[in-house]
Amino acid sequence: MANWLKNTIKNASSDCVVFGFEDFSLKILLYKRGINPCKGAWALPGGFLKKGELFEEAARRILKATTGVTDIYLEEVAVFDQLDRFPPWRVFTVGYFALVKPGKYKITATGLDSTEVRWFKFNELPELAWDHKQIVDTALHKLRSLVLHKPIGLELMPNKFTLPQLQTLYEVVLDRPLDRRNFRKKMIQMNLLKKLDERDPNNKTNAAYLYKFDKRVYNKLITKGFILE
Amino acid sequence: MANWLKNTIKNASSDCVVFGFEDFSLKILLYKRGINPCKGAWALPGGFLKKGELFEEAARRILKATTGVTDIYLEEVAVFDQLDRFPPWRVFTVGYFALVKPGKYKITATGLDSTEVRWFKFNELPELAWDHKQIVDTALHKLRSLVLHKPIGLELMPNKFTLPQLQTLYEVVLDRPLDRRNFRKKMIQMNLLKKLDERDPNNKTNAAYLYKFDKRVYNKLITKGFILE
DNA sequence: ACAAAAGTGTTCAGCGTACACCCATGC
DNA sequence: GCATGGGTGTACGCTGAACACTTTTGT
Repeated sequence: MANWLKNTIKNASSDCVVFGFEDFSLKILLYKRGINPCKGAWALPGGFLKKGELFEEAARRILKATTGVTDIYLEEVAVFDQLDRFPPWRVFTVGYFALVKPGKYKITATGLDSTEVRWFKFNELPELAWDHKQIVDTALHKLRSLVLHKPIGLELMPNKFTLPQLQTLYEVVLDRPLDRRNFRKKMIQMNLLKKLDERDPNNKTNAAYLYKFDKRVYNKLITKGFILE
Repeated sequence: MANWLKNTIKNASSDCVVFGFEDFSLKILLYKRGINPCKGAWALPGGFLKKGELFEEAARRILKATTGVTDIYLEEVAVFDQLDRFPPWRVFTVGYFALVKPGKYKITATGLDSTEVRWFKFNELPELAWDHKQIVDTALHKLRSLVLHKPIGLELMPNKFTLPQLQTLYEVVLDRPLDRRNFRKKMIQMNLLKKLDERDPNNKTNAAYLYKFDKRVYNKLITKGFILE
């Protein structure tokens, strides 16, 4: 412990709510703690800041260690600083939410004292350590309001995807069904998508067309925003 | 200095961007530092956390000291943690933005080592200490996006106000003119306002009617949000 | 009577919303 | 041939946007 503390700021940490989209559901990355405190409990990937490291840098370091992804979408959620959130002593944490693309990452446990790292459906989470449930809830809330005003699929979908897939993402995040035709119309009229000549090879019956995001438009909408309904 | 540190967390602070609306302009509260570091420079009201104090509590303590207001609208803006932001040593700060109502506050310098506290027009700010300009810019950005989705006048306008006054607030925040008739229509059809039988006693020619906010509707719109244009 | 500010109503276009049918494929 | 999922177009209503004239009062 003494050695561990040497290069560490012991009252400041970053925690990441990592969202991924797989098997038609929205998932969150958790790890099982291998050491005390809270050994055996599931927790968000996170950790103390090193000296000379920014909160966001710490978050990226942790994400690289857990997912292997270096260029990742990251946004600050909020500060969490309840006095008793980390009982051994007082620690402020900055919560981030991150979006990662399936296929682009591979989960490891490098850099975390952990016995296991895996995805959970966002609505079937286990009990979480400390105040991590609260961080997840805040991040989910932010994701839901984000999705209505900015495009988000680029960070979560594979490079080529079908419109029904994208719609499912939106339905899962918003937790309600959307009208197929209106969803298509909206996406297409924003010029957000480029239709490819390929079709979904996975699907059996009537294969859906694949699309890519038009990154130019995508980035413009990220800064400018839009209104989905 | 030794005594000052005893009850203080020396690497964590809160800083407040206090917005007020007066003389038809949006203003920000600054104080002139009375001691080093940065003696003589203008800065945002802020300070180190005391032990056992939350970031938001520190912000409220500082606001009470500077404005005398206890129930104040306060929202987290972001964490600012550049390594060199506070040259003597490393300090993270949580930026807040606050909205206060003219007439409800009185400026003091209690609790700040200051020679002067006063309002500046938001677009005529002096040079600011440290990274406070960046905090102001981020807060302004947040205010501008807030105003499009939530009602904000309640915290900034006097209890009774005219529609042209409210419109001016919106125009100043958004930095562009709005159509008088459409603005009225929008505000009225949201049931946000209660028309009074009084007229603006200050105005000379054709006095405008005074309004109050319907707090029930106001609070509902705060949580539910709306879309201004 | 003229200038300054406040109040009011209408028209148009675009978009969000609801909704039904045909097509392709695998079993 | 039937079930499953994908693709497409239309009609209506609301609301955001543009816009001009009248009323009041102080000078």
